[in-house]
Amino acid sequence: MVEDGREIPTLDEVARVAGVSRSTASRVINGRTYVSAKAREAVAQAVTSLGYSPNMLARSLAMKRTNSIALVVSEHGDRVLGDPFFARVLRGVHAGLAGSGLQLVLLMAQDEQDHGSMATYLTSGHVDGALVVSLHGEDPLPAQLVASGLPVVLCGRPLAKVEVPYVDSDNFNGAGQAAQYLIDQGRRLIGTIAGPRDMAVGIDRLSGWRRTLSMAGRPTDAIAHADFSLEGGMAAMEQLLTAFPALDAVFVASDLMAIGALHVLRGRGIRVPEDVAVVGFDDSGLAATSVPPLTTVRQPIEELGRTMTWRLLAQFEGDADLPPSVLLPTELIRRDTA
Amino acid sequence: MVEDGREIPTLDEVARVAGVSRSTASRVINGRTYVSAKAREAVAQAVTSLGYSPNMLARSLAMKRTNSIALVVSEHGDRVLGDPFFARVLRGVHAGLAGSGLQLVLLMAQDEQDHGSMATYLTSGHVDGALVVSLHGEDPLPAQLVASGLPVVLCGRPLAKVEVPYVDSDNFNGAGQAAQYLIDQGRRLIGTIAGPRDMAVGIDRLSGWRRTLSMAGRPTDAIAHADFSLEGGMAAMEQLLTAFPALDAVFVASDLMAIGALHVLRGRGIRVPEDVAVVGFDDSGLAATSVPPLTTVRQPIEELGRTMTWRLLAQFEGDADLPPSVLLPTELIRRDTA
DNA sequence: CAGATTTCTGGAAGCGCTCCCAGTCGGTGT
DNA sequence: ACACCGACTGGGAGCGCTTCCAGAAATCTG
Repeated sequence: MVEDGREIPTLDEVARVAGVSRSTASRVINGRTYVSAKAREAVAQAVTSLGYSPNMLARSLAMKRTNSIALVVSEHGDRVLGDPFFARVLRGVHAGLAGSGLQLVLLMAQDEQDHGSMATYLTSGHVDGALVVSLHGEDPLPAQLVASGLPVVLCGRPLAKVEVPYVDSDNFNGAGQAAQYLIDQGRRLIGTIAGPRDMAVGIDRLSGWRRTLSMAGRPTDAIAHADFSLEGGMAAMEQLLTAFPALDAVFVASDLMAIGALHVLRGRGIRVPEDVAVVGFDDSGLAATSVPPLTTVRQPIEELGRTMTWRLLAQFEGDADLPPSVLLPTELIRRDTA
Repeated sequence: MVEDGREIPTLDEVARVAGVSRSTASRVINGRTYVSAKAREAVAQAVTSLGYSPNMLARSLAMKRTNSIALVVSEHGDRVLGDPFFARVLRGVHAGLAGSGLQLVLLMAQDEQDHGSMATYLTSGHVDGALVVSLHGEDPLPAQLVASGLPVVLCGRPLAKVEVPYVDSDNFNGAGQAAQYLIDQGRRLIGTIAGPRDMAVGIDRLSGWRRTLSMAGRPTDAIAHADFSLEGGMAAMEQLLTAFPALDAVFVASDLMAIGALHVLRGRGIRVPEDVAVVGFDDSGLAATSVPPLTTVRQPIEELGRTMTWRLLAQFEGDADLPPSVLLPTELIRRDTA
């Protein structure tokens, strides 16, 4: 590193200039009690005249607390940075951190097997806790971190059987809401385009749909799986239409797939919602601007980030009876497709 | 904080278990020379058996180097997180950091006057350097940071007269390219929808356009300013059309504004590109998908992030003759509007 | 006014690491 | 045999801060 410019003042210098001991200087800087007004004044003076600001590193080392938390994305960074979902979570986290005095360290995998170095970084005292966004199903990272004693909160229900607190949208009941709504609208044969079988969101939304239908005595066999992509949604819709010609409603596990379904429906000259009703999930930007505007289940994504942060901070405080995990309520947004 | 689980092992313990001194243990952990094979082996053993990982805080304190840099956004976080420009810069920075062993700390203003606390954080030894994305014109932060001796690289040419290295797209020549292209296409009266007068991008793109036209002996008075918004672009287009009915080409300083202009043109029944040619700037996602697809000047945004990072790292290395700042070349992307 | 508090203060021991320095030990050269 | 040099090692002094502890000064008891 090049010439660093001026020397940066230390607590010792402040103390010397103020004519007090380092202890006393430290006390006034940290606003502690048992300091005379005179000493307080002198130190304050010295601080401003020297332009002193405490070295956080040293402070952290002494206090064993870093005042920063990590937002960990175990996926490769490039894939996730363009994702609006992630941007909204990040925004929520940022909002949740406001006023806490904590800093956010962003940690994204660089290579595919970067997990080792991430784990090392996280467990070696750099941060006080971690928020983990783990889109992938089988991620060993959360378990590792918890095992090392680092406070961790996950984004989304983990598939693995680990004791890690998480925050998630209430996918189960959200899907239920959608199904119930379709039933209430008098729909007779209600199908679903579900997500992958190996992702918690896919599983939960499917079982929510299934529960509500079967409790209403309806058949629950009109299921097609897809991968949350537009093309996947289209293919699944074709499939469903072929297998169940009488289908008059479909709950689609994501807005993007729902839009794919809409394409197929229009392509076949099937009217929405007259002939087939469509309900999506997410209420992403796409839903409001699609044609026709999509009826969908809104999940509160910013809220998710904010809640994760709150949960982690609460854990720092040592709040006794903290819910192990929290589910955020969803809301059915009525637009034109159902 | 709650019970932290197991005690985390220190270098001292490793040394004790390996039966060597702390110095020796440190040597093998840092892969330094002058260590006997036996000692090396013993320490390696101890490390794995104890699950030791060095405390970065302590290391940083001793070495006066933190191995992390900050990406600073002086704008309020909420405004910037949805911005695809920022996401792409971030992605570039992330890519640029790959393999460097440096961590990224994300710093965004929380309140409006959060600058003070950001400056404090940055100058108090938390990071080795800072990448500052300062969309606002008159931002005092860069100057403060540089004054404190922290290596800094800016994103975008600063308006203020400060000696801070920056990386920017070559807005001046990019706008020139667009203007030249329109001239070459045989356009006679070429206008521009320029950005705000108080933003460097606005100024540079305007003067690039102006330079090229005036060197070709063309008039440079068909100018309308707008604020980079869709609505602003629409209003400016109206204005231009009214003031210069003979206008047959327009260079618009951003894709979003260009799309606004397109709306207006279509609304008036003016054919694009037959009657009026339109060239945008950015090549954001919008450009390719607009109807008709927008001819535009591509600026390499990821590259911008990557270059900022490279510039900062080079500064760490103490590279002697580093360019004070670097301009990234732009490229004209021909589509259907010109 | 002696004695018990209650402020206030500085010394010193850490936090976990790096790195300089003085030293030990074998093996060369003459 | 001597000095000498290179590989190796451990002691110890920091890095800049917090915090415990014991002692000094000021204040309060009856």
